[in-house]
Amino acid sequence: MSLSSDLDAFDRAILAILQKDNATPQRTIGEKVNLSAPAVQRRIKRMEEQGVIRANVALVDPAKVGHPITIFVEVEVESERAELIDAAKRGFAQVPEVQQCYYVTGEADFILIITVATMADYEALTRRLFFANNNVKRFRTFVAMDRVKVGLEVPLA
Amino acid sequence: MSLSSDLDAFDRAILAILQKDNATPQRTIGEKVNLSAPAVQRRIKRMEEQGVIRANVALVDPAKVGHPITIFVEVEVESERAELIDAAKRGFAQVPEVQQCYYVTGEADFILIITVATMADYEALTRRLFFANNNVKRFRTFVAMDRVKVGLEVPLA
DNA sequence: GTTTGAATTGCAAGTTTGTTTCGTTTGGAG
DNA sequence: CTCCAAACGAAACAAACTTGCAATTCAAAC
Repeated sequence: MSLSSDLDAFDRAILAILQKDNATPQRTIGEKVNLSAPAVQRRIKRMEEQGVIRANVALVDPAKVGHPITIFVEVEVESERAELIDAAKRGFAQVPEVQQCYYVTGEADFILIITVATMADYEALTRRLFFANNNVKRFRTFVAMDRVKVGLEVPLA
Repeated sequence: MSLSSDLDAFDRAILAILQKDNATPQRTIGEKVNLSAPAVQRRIKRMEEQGVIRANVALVDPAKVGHPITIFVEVEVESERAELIDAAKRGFAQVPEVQQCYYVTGEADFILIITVATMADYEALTRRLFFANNNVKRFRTFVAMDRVKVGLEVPLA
């Protein structure tokens, strides 16, 4: 499971910084958390090995690269047989336009976040992903008018 | 608007790499896209200034830092007066547990993605954010059973 | 109270990476 | 054809990362 990742106050302080800007020099991090640069570096390495840090990435503004439209989709399936659910998960995850995909409880089964260039592209996607899929009973679309807050930061109180 | 960000094939190739791993050395990027390290560096810097690259961050596994629960909330408001909508946006964005917040069209007005340690924490949050807010008419909760695909990567075909 | 051992630290040396300089190339516009 | 601006690459340089090692801490066992 969470497999021996007991983080102390130093680790959390380091993570808090890296979640906002992972280009911060280790020396600077060290000054802020009262640790030497090597100590910081060893902790970062350990957290990467443990999977606490999943990845180091650049966040790109979708609008600036020709994907101005963000869409939410609630998907309801016909059958919840494990095999079919797994197939659906794999199918959704494969699609690059599907930025996020969650399997959820409640009145829907999946929630997708999709990024596209045009509504025509979205319409084409719905054909491929939903209409052509026998196990999709229904889906509801929400178009984002404002990306009020977007990130994957986890609070570290 | 998108303000003079015409990206060529080099820029896109660089972005594709940085979106997956921004710790990739510039020399390595240069080899992959057939450019020298300084050229890569200049392009990255320019894209950061243009806002194409919004941030450089570490992605943290929520479960490993004590936030194993991810929740979606569809929020419907009473009034869509601009002033009240703006207030709601600011209110939601301020909360650390609200990882993402979108203002959307359709049967809901806001969609939130929330990360918490326990359902009790979520319940406490609902009190603060929804029940204590006169402008919230109704909200629907979806608990994530599986984070099938999580990221903010934008396809760059 | 002392000893032991494991874990973590800081310092300093060594290596890799990022950055700047500068001369050259390229692609139009006059 | 020439000129100019923009972008490039090679090399020198600066900064950051990484590693080895001795010193420190702390808890458990003696």
